[in-house]
Formats: sequence, C-alpha cells, structure tokens
Amino acid sequence: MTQVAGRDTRSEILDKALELFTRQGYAGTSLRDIADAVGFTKAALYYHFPAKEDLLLALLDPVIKALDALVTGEHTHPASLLAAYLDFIIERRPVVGFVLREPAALDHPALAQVQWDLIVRLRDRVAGPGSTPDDRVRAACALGAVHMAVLSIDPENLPAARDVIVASACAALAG
Amino acid sequence: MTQVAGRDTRSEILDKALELFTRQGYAGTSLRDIADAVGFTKAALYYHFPAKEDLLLALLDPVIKALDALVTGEHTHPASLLAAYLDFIIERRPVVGFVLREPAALDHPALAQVQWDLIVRLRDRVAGPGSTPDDRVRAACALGAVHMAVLSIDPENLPAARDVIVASACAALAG
DNA sequence: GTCTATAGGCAGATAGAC
DNA sequence: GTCTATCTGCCTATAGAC
Repeated sequence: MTQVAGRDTRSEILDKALELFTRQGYAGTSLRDIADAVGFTKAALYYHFPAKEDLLLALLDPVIKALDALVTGEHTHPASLLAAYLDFIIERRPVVGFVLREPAALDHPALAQVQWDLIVRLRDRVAGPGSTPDDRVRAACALGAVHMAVLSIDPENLPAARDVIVASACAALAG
Repeated sequence: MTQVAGRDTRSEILDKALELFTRQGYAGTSLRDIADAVGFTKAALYYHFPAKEDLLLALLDPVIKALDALVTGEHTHPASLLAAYLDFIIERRPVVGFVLREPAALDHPALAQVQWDLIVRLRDRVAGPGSTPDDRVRAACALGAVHMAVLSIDPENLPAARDVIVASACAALAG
C-alpha cells in the first residue's frame, strides 16, 4: 500500500477540492482552504499540483474526455442518447454540478470553447440529422430537463426517478 | 439631469458589475475590475456601495422580489405559470444567467435559502396541487428546459423561439 | 462624488530543511 | 512527501483632500 499512497493523496486532494470548488466556486476557494480540508499545508499541495489551475484541469479533463466519447459514440436514437447522457451525468454528479456553474471553467481559454462545442454537438445529435432550428431548441430543452432534474433531485432518489426523467426529456424533445 | 446623475452612476456600476460577475464570477471579480470598467477608481465605488457584498445584494434583491411575486401570484394553470416564468427569465436574462451559476449567491447565508425555497415553491406550483413525487420530477424537468433554452439561445432569437420553448416545457411536464 | 494614499490581510507561489 | 518560512502582489476597505 505504500506505492498507492501517492495516488490516494492525489485523489483525496481532488475530492476535497471539488467539494470546496462546488460550494464556494473556484475563485472563492483558496489553496489554504483545500490544504486545511486535506489536513496538510498549502506548500505540500504544490508537490502534487504545480499550480491551482492544475487542480481545475485535473478535475475537468476526464469529464471532457468522457463527454467527447459519448458525443462521438454510436447512439442512433435520440432517446438512447438522452438516456446515456443522463446516466453519464448521474455517474459524475458532483463534477457535473460543479462544471455547470463554474464561471472559471466557462471562462477558461482552453476549456470554454471545448465544452461549448461539446454541448452544441450533443444538442445537435439529440436533435437528429436534418434538424430544424425549432428541433434544436427542443433538443436544448431536453438537455436542460436532464440537468435540472439531476441537480435538484436528492441523489439517493435518482435511480428511481431515472425513467421518469428520460421520459420527460423525450417528451420535451418531441414538443 | 444633475439630479439623475446619482442614479445613472449607480446603475452603470451595477451594469458593469453584473457583466463582470457573470463572466468571471463574484469572487473572481475585483472592485478594481469594476472600477476600471466604469471608468473611475476603486475608492469611488465605496461611495455608492459600502461593501462588495452590497453589489451582490443590489443585483439580486429585485430578482428575488419579482420571483416571489410570480410564485405567489395567481397563475392557475401550470402552462400559464411556465409561460410567465419564461417571460420573467427572458426579461432578466443577464441577471438570471448570473444567479443560476454563481456559487457566491447560492452559498450566501441570507440568499441561498430564500432562493432555494422559491425554486422549490415554483416547482411545486408547476407540478400542481396534490402532485406525486413523479409529478415534481417532471416539473423540475420543465423548469430546467426553460433555463437551458433561455441560456443557450441567442437572445435575439428568443422571441421567435418562445412558443416552442413553452410547448416543449409543457410536454416535459406532461411526460 | 471622485480623488490619492495607504493600511492590513491573504492570495498564489517558491526555497530549502527534513 | 510534507514541512516552515518567506516573497511578492493584489485584495477589500478606510481616511481624508478636493
């Protein structure tokens, strides 16, 4: 287990950082806050992450990669894509809850465009090929329905609500 | 116009502050940023707003009051309430875009609970009296559909999309 | 109503001991 | 890998001139 200590510490830092970032925002969270939460000093953080921004990137990178995979993947039916997106979000609820709000992530030069492009590609795939502008509006509504449901429902009730959410999002898509 | 100068300056400060807060977040925006944007110094801001937090409150207070009025108001049909909520958001798009993200607003002791209560009351009124848990999930979806649509659609196209959004949100509500 | 000047604190980041 | 100590700079906020 000595060899795993490095990874454990790193993961623990990321966990606490995510928790604080979500609650207070990226800019509103100091490295001291994170260090205190983990139980050691600011300086020690710098061994694991050379800069504050690296925490943000380490948190978002896997989400972006996974979303890219989802959007690029082979879901032929809008309904199955919506369901897959819902599962994707449920699985990563904490990070997603953070990303959807964080101005720093939306403002970040390297992240903002990537995320926006992904969300637009997802919307357009949900809308389907040959979609009209109105179709894309409804697709955006469907995605919004999924977001709001996941973020506002008590996590433990999510599994039970899953099918209701998918059905509601599909209904929004159909208009 | 001399008498109006005070109000104009105040409004201008709030406008710029909102713009910067939305882009960079509350914590990520310094009073210097705002002062520079308005065209005078930090210290001058303090004449109009005794503390940074007062900018936040001045921005959110009218929105909260208006939302409270909307939720308390007499919209008997879920559809008319959803439409009214959409119009409410369209009318205040910039502030709402800010509120929906800002951790500082959600974390603020005096604001967080109030806002959350309002959103829950709104959801429950949309769900209607005697609603089941599933009804409330669908109501949350409907609200999310409205949010996402308004925030992702180019503002100038919103009037044209309005009816599509309402229809889509109502469909989400019906399931 | 806006300014200059500055207090006082905390931020992110680094150096180097252990 | 984690520590202490410290640098530098920006932050909010205040005092007081104009």
